[in-house]
Amino acid sequence: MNEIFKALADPTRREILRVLRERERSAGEISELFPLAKSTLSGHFNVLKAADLIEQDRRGTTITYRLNTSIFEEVVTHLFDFFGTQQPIAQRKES
Amino acid sequence: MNEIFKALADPTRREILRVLRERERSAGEISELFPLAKSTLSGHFNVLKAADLIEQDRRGTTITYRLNTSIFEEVVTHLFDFFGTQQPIAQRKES
DNA sequence: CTACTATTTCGGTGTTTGGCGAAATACCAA
DNA sequence: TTGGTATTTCGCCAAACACCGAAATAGTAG
Repeated sequence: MNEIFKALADPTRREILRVLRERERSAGEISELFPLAKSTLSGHFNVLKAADLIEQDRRGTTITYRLNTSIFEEVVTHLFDFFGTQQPIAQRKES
Repeated sequence: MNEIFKALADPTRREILRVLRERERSAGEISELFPLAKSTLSGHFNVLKAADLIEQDRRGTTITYRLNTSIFEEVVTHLFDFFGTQQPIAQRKES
């Protein structure tokens, strides 16, 4: 859980998650979207992977990353631990 | 929003939030629950305040901190931006 | 095997962060 | 005013972090 929050603390990593939300992408595709060295992004991928926020999938020399949505439940659950709202939460419109 | 995630990234700060969830407490009371210098905790309070996660209230020389639950909605909303689940979230039991 | 492409790992640098104790501030009471 | 208590701010240090370019790895094709 600590690793998840650590991973979410960096704006670049949150942006990577946002980008992967649309569709899965290769490391190279992602790198075109950021003004950062590929090695820097690779480091971010490692952090996100360690937090189990993304999964990877190799095809040939290309590595594709995709969001692990199942972890989402876990984060929300822990947020409840902090805030413990009694009020109904989030009458949310579908996104 | 960045400040919120940064604030949540540290385990001590998350524990402070958990402790404040039960009831509001003074800086001194909180300091008794942690093996850290008061000055260190004061720094954490500042981070949590900057993120608008806690509010403070002075009575005499004693400062009381309390959780700002309204920020919770905001965090959940942004989590949806990352994970964009369509499923209903969290049919949660009251805690 | 070599050559090429995609990506990661390594070694380094500058900045940020979490910790401390000491000094400063804020308040109340005498 | 002085004294006492509660808390914060100030310097400092060490560890962690984000970043880079260069070198290494992993795979495919010839």
